[in-house]
Amino acid sequence: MSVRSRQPSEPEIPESEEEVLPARGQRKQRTRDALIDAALQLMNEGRSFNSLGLREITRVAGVVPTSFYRHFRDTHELGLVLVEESALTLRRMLREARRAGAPVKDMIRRSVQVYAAFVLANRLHFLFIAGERTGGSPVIRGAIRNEVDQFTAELTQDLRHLAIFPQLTPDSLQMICGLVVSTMLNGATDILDLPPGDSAQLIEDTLVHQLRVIFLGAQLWRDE
Amino acid sequence: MSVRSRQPSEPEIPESEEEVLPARGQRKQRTRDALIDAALQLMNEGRSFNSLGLREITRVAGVVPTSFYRHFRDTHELGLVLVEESALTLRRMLREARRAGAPVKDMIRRSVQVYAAFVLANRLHFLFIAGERTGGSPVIRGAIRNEVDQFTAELTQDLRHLAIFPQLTPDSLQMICGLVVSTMLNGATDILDLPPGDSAQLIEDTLVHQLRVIFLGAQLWRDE
DNA sequence: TTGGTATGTCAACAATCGTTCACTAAAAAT
DNA sequence: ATTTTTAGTGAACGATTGTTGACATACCAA
Repeated sequence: MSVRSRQPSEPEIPESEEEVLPARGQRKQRTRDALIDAALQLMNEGRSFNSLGLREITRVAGVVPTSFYRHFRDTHELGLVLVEESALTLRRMLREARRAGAPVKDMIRRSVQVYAAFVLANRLHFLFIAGERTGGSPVIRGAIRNEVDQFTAELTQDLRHLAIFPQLTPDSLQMICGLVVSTMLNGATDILDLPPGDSAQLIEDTLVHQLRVIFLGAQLWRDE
Repeated sequence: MSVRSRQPSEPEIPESEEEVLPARGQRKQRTRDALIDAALQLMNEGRSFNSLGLREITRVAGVVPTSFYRHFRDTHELGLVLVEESALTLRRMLREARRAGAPVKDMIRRSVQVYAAFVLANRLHFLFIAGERTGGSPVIRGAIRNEVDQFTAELTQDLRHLAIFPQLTPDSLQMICGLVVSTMLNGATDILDLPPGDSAQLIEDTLVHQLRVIFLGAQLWRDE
């Protein structure tokens, strides 16, 4: 939950395994991470980011309110950092999917399964993206839209190289990928709304069905 | 902006034209409407419903904070009323579409045009639905989901009677309608995000393209 | 006309909010 | 060894929050 990627400014020769290499300015990174985690944690309780208070966040992070300003100008800036971080998770998913290659048989079903598992494994990030993608602060919504558009573009490139829809113009392929992505993000909301123990099977089935219809239509599409 | 459908409890014989027919208990309805309008107005400024304060709403409504409790238990309850009211707008749209009949020629394009116009004409309600459908309070989100599901079911019925997809099972048709509805709601977000003067033509084109792909896939779909 | 009901107002409360300033302590740089 | 820098603390501010109770005023029914 609080495991977080460190990005040391100057990675010297690692002496040991953990917590040793860089200066102790890593303490800063730790509380910064605590603040980010606190915000995500609060949203996991069913709150929207916009309604989070600065003091509230620092309280959960276990820091005094004034410490917040050592890391972010205001909660708004924290939100933009959350966008970046969540977008990183999106790209990581795409990278892993790329590494796994394209399963020729039952590709959609497999992809949806992997996706659903990934959403659950990165619950907080998807909760933020899917939740703040609409509503909430216009600036944050815009930032998310940019990241999602970029993600869509990358997905489009991948599909283009796979040559699944050779007859589609780049624009058509892009639009279809946009449809696919928004459908997947809608599915993420549904998955995250599930009671903790429940299976996502039904949602996965729906998602598979919808995506198959889209892909069927895309295969037969002819730009006039 | 503040024109609101009155539903007088006992519409007697109207003596004059306005403000005369029913008891003066209509004053209650007016401030209640003012509160609802105030909330929508604040959300139109880019705020999410969850972040609205009770005092804030009453201030915009031009009432003292304590008056709020004469109409709603808390802001949460106001939210549920907003869901009802917005859902009414949804149904109104469907009813009008039904009355207009199904244009056989270029049906998707025409529908999208009408839809885009309807979204702009009912900006606040669509802003609420599209914005609070994800994120925000779980209860409100659940209520919206119910209304949207019901809307989807009605749309499914309509399409079934039109017999556009005679080969689809009811379940398949429902799933496809779900895909259509969420695609349309996504489009609503895009339309509402447009700068005031801009044309929605580009978004409409994208929407038409996506829906055509979906319908193309749906026509050729065969349940195994 | 009288009395009850209900809508809106006013004053006040404890709590929380975001933000400031001065200060401590420890790491980094000199 | 000394200075500088900086992450975190603590106290305090004015403002705003949700909620309460008592009060006024106008409506409705008797």
